[in-house]
Parts: sequence; structure tokens; C-alpha cells
Amino acid sequence: MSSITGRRTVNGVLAVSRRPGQRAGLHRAAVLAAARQLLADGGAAAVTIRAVARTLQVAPNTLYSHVDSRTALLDTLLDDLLAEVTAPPPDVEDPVAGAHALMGSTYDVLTAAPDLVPVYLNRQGARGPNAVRLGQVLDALLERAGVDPASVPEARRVLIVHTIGAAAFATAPATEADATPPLPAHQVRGSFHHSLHWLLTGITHAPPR
Amino acid sequence: MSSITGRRTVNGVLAVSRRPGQRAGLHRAAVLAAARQLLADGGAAAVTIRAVARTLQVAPNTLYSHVDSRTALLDTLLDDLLAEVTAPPPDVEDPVAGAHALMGSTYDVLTAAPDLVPVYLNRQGARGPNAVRLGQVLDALLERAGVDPASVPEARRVLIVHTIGAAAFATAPATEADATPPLPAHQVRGSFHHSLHWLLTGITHAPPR
DNA sequence: ACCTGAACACCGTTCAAGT
DNA sequence: ACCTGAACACCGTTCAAGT
Repeated sequence: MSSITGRRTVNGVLAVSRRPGQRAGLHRAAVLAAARQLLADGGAAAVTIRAVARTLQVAPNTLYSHVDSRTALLDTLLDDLLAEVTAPPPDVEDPVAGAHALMGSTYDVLTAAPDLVPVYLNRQGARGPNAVRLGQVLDALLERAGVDPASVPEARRVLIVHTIGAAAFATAPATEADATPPLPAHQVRGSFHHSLHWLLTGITHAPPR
Repeated sequence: MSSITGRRTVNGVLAVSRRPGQRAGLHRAAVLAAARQLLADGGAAAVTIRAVARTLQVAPNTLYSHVDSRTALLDTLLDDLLAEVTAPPPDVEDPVAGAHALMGSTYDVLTAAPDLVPVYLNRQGARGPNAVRLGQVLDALLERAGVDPASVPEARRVLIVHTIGAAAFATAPATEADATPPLPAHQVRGSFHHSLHWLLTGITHAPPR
């Protein structure tokens, strides 16, 4: 109860039983793990500095020894997610199919945490190493598919916008009508793949001048 | 200074010089106008209940006499924006061109307040009368364009996802690389129109079974 | 370097009470 | 019906100080 690592309850609030100078033995990895748990349990809104600190039995401001800001923490969480995207091997036979698979995997991964995506959209394109890596893979595939190198950034952008937009929408009901019932998730995923095909067809067959 | 409608400064904080029971003569329209101003000046994050109240020289909780919640207020703001979308006449000659114009106008309108879009994406598809109206117009155009009625909801969804996603991305720099410089706004808008064309081509020429 | 206490400047929302 | 005062339960972040 009053051991160095124990808890103390003051006014019904969980308090820290450490005095200034005593270490909690926290690492950045532990902070990220706690944040990921909160994300899984309560969505992006639940990932607050104070909630993470509460989970770790630590004063809120200690987190700033391991993380720059709440925004940076959410950035890290998102880029961590992107690490799970499976990219095709660079020498895959069909580069168009490869690009399709890459965006499909991205959709599936982002869909696992759909409310992280709007948070990501909210900021101005700060991105982590995994996002950069995936972008480079996509660029290479598009070039191999015959897209004019000058048009690659635009094509990349179109595909990413669509994939992220679709993922952000994935959990929303129907898109606007009261009349039509919400589509089931597998059908939403299906229409994403349709539209992805249409975009890739347009990009490779009717490239922008 | 101490008139009924005047201001009083207490500890450097603007206070209200009205006592409980005295009316401020507030209407819902005035609340919305103040909120719109804050949105224009400081983005969606600046539209807080307390900031709107401050603008109107009113206690924060009086806003709840005119608005259900902050979320509902933001919903209203977004749907108001959509009122400015120009829809083609229902009997427009070319329904595909009509649908293209409709989504193009939506993109332009949403782009004027891009940081409202993520807020909108964050919630689960609550939508106002203007969104419903535009959805119905789009449905009619798609059906006239020869899309199988059973596929209309999916087609509508694809177009809306892409348009909203593109608008949300419109102010972000380049999409992930450090290498490529950010595209200028007119070019971003151009690639949106390209991709819109590709999607409409796919929807009308290669409809999903 | 890591951590706490205290503080600053905020939030949305509810509830009772006043006219 | 409209509005205030007070309160509740939060936020992110900074700063000084302790080891």
C-alpha cells in the first residue's frame, strides 16, 4: 500500500507514491503500449496524456520525458499501424495488381482503427517512416506500370486520398440517406476494391497530360 | 460600462453584466453567425462553446438553450456549408456530366473549410437536410446515367467518399514524401477532377455485379 | 535524465435558481 | 423560455525543484 511502487488513494483519486527524483522506470515503449491499449479500448479520443499517465501510475507531465506532445504520440501510433501493411515484393510480376494489393492492405490496416484517420487528416501531413516507405514502394510500382514519372506524384496522391478517405468512412453507416439501410462491412470493402480498380485503370490507361 | 448590455471586467476576464432571468436577446441565428466567424478565423478547433459564448457576451451554458451540443453545432455548420453546393437541374442533358459537376461543386465548397471535414468524418454519419438533398440529386443522376438501381447506393458512396476524402486532404502538403514538393492547389484540384472522371467512367461502364 | 507538485489556461456539460 | 452562478470532471502544457 505504501511501497515505493504502490498506489495511494487521495479523495478517491489514484495518486502516485513517488517523490520528485524517484524513477518510475518508464520507457518510451511502455508509454506507446499504454497508448495503444487505450486506443483499442476507447478510440483515439481516449488517448489523452492524462489517461496514459493514469494507466502507467505516473504524473501527467512525466510523459513529456518520453513523448513530444499528444499529437506526436498519435502520429507514432498511426505510423506504427502502417508497419503492418504488407507491401508486395519490388519485382512482383504485375505492378498494377501489386499497387492494388498494397492499397488494399492499407485499407484493411487503417480500418482496424478508423477513428485515428480523421486525427491524421486533421494535421498537415506530418508522416512517419512507414508512410514514407509505403509511398516509395507505390511510386516504384506505378512507374513500372508505365505511368509517366512526372505524373507519379499525382497518381500516388489520388490513390492515397481515396484509400484513406474510404478507411475513414468505413465505420460510418450509409453515406447520407435515411432511406437506404447502412451497407454491411464486407460490401463497403467490396466497393472500395471496385473503385480502386477504376482508379488504377484510369491512371494506367488514361494518364493525365 | 455598467449598462444592462455593457461589459464588465473582472480579473482581466470579460464578464456578463446580466443577472439570472435577464434576457440577452439571443437567437439561434446569432449563435450560428458567431460560430461561423470563429470557424473562418481559427478553424474548427476554435469553435468551442465557451468561445462562442465569449463572442456573444453570454455565459457558456446559455448556448444550450439554442444548441444541443458542440457536436450538433458543428454538424449544423457543415450542413450550412453544403447549402452552397450548386446542383444541376434534374433534367440536365448529360447526367454523367451533371454528377461530375455536382461532386466538383461539393469539393470546392468543402475545400473552403477543409478542417471541418475530419470533424465530420469523426462522427458516425449524422447528416443534415442539405446532405440528404444532394444525395438524392446524385442518386437520380446516377440512375439516369444507366447505373443499376441496386448499385446506386454503392456508386453514391464511392463518389462521396472520394470527394470528402479529397477535400480533407486538400490543404495537406505532399502526401508522404520528403522528396517531392507539395503540389499547388490548382493541381490538387485538377487531379481530383481526373480521378472523379475515372470513377464515373468505371461506375457507368463497368458497373459492379 | 527522469519524475513530481503546482499552476496556467483552458474544455463540455449539468443543475438549481432567477425572471 | 432564456439566462446566470456554481460546480463537476476533465484537458495539454510549462516551470521549478528534487535526486
